[in-house]
Amino acid sequence: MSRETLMAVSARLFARGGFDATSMRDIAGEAGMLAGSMYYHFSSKNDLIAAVYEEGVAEISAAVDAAVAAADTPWTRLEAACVAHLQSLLSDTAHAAVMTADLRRLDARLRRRLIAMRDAYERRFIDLVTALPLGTGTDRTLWRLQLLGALNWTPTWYRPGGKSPAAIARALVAALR
Amino acid sequence: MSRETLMAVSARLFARGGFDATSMRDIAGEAGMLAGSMYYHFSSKNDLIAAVYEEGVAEISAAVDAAVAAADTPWTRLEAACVAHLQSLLSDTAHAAVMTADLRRLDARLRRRLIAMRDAYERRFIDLVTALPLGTGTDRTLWRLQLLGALNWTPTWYRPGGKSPAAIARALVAALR
DNA sequence: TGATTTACCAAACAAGTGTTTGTTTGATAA
DNA sequence: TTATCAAACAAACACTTGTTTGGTAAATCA
Repeated sequence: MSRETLMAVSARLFARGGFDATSMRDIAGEAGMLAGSMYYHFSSKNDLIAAVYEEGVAEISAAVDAAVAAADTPWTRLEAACVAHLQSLLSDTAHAAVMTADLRRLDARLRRRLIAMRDAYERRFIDLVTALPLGTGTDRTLWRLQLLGALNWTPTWYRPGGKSPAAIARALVAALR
Repeated sequence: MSRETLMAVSARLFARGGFDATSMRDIAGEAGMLAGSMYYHFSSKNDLIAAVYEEGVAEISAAVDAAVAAADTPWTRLEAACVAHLQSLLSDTAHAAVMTADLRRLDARLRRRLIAMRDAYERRFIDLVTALPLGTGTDRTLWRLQLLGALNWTPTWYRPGGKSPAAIARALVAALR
């Protein structure tokens, strides 16, 4: 069982139940080993969390950057970013699904580290929103928080079978246009 | 220490850290008693959670109903509802703040019960959105989920000092108009 | 007055947590 | 064959969790 496989299992369980509620024994059981054996690959649970989260941020960043690069107007760039963002969040094979997990219970050092990663990622959206031709009275910070909030909330109600993640993301952007 | 005071303390701690991360000892300590003593007032932690959540739903329902009754056009009614909704969610004295807590880790029976309460509350927004004159192509279900998602996500970034919860709610509605 | 109820404490319980330790296994290379 | 290494197991560690039990002062009621 490789380190990468362990991280993939962890990402799925973390995304489903949060960090605190997912025990090392849960992960190990799913991966076919005992809890203690994981400490050969990761020096602590916090270490595992950080590794998974970092991989998630890297994944979603790459997906969004590629999508943005392929579009050529401010609105289509934002739309492409949102589609890539939501597809990553709702995929259950992607590590990025952990990014909607609750960070409050993590110890302060780790939490700050993860928040810094997330902020660095979300900075992309500041730029994308800045480039939009919005009404002069618009609070662009709030507008961006509204868009990301609606996107990040979708994992709580999304169920496969209806509109695709891409269609949802496009509709959310369109409604704010 | 009354049952009501205990519920108020619980609501604050549940809203800050979630149900799982808030222990009976945390609550008891804040209330000035020992963990075991709480079992005089509540037969189990799940019982306490259900009581707090129910009170929260009742509170926010009353606040929204009163706000809606005082407005007289579809858009102002929706706006009033969102203002009341967000004020309840962001108040740290209201029990309603627990409504954004994560329900996934609760046992199935309790989770279903809380979800049923929340659904009954949110049904108000189905009616409010139905009454709006939206473009014919608009998916009203998704439109409502977008609005509620943006509202329910605010507790993750809101900090007192900037725009008021009421102003935020009005801006979120305005951006979707 | 005496009996009962209210509201709590003190201490324990079993189960589950992350983590550490010593040991074993199978493969690989000298 | 010998030596080394990666990767795991088995069992314990100290600690936290929700919960239970038995007791006890103060208030209330008969």
